[in-house]
Amino acid sequence: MTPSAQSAQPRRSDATRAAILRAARERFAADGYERATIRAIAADAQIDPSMVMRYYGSKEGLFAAAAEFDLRLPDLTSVPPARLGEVLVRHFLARWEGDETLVALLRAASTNPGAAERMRGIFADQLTAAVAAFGTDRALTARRAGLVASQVLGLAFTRYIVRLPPMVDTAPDELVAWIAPTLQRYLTGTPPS
Amino acid sequence: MTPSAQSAQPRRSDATRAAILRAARERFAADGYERATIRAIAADAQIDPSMVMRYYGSKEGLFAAAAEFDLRLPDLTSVPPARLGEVLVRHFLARWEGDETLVALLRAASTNPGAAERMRGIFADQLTAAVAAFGTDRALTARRAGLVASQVLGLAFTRYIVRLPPMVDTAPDELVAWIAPTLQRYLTGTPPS
DNA sequence: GTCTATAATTCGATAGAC
DNA sequence: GTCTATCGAATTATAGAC
Repeated sequence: MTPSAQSAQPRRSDATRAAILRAARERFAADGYERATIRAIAADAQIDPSMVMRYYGSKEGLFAAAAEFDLRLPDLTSVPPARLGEVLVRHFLARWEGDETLVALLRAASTNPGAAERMRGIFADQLTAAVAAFGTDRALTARRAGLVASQVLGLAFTRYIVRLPPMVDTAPDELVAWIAPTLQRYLTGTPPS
Repeated sequence: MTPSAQSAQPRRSDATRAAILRAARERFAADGYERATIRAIAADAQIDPSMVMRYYGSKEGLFAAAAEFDLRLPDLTSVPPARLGEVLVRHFLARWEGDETLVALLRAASTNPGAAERMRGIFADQLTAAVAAFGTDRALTARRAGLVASQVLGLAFTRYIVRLPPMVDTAPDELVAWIAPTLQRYLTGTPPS
């Protein structure tokens, strides 16, 4: 039995794979899907471009691996009901700032159908599931989640992609103070007639 | 004097130019900047690709001409103060639905720096100017405009780009009812301490 | 004004030596 | 596992005939 004969082959080339993924996320986040080239990603990771193909099969396969993402939403039932909006904005802001994967996904979703599909899945599944914790009307739950997504993605789009000066310059805490009531109403507000 | 010797040369080739711009807007809106090729645009407009270059110089020049846009914001001082949010959402929704130029700009802004710059200009100039009609604090005015942009662009991004099902399926009137209070607060609400 | 032909790049992907 | 060499396709852009 080899020293590393465990279940899922802990190869020593895992470091290379990780370096590729890190470089890929950076490039996809900075340039979008089309402009991010396998050659450039390989150069950033200081490996040969053909290794990227060997490990991930194709550019789409690489993106799929690099864009794996979990929103890590907290259990909303354990949050004081009046602070739902605040907790959610703060969580999303921290998630956007701390992991460029979401920016890569956001930028790629604009032009790449597969990335858009992945984005739909993340928000339809993870966010809708979190919102479904309170409220039984499925259509209404989906609508609430969609509205929350519209504000959260708009925040990300204006702050990280288009970089509108007022949205870039404003401190996170002040953004939270402005936007929290919006999410609070989308989550718990009375639906319009 | 030729029959059409007026001020700004009303050439008969203007029809061709218009057809090119229309096809360009469609392609840029559907595919984004990189995937929209001059060849495909020319094919849509049923002309030779070289004519596009002759008329607009380069792909960037074509995009710059096709992405010319005016939000046509109404004078907000003549709107009942309590209905500001509603008027604004409704106006934006109609503007998005009726003119694919904004979708083209939105999609291209994700990957093309020039398009992002144009987007910044449109929202920083036109929207900020409209918001400046009430309120004298310039920093606060810019922030209000940025927040409005974040929600409006998020609405467009989720509805027209990512196409989140709940945002696509919901009728415009209901979207207005949900989102109007958000814009109302961003425009007229008391700033957080 | 319109079109053909092609230059000059660049990219994703493959084949195969070592 | 890693790298060299290269294919084949697609792109923007240009030159020049008609």
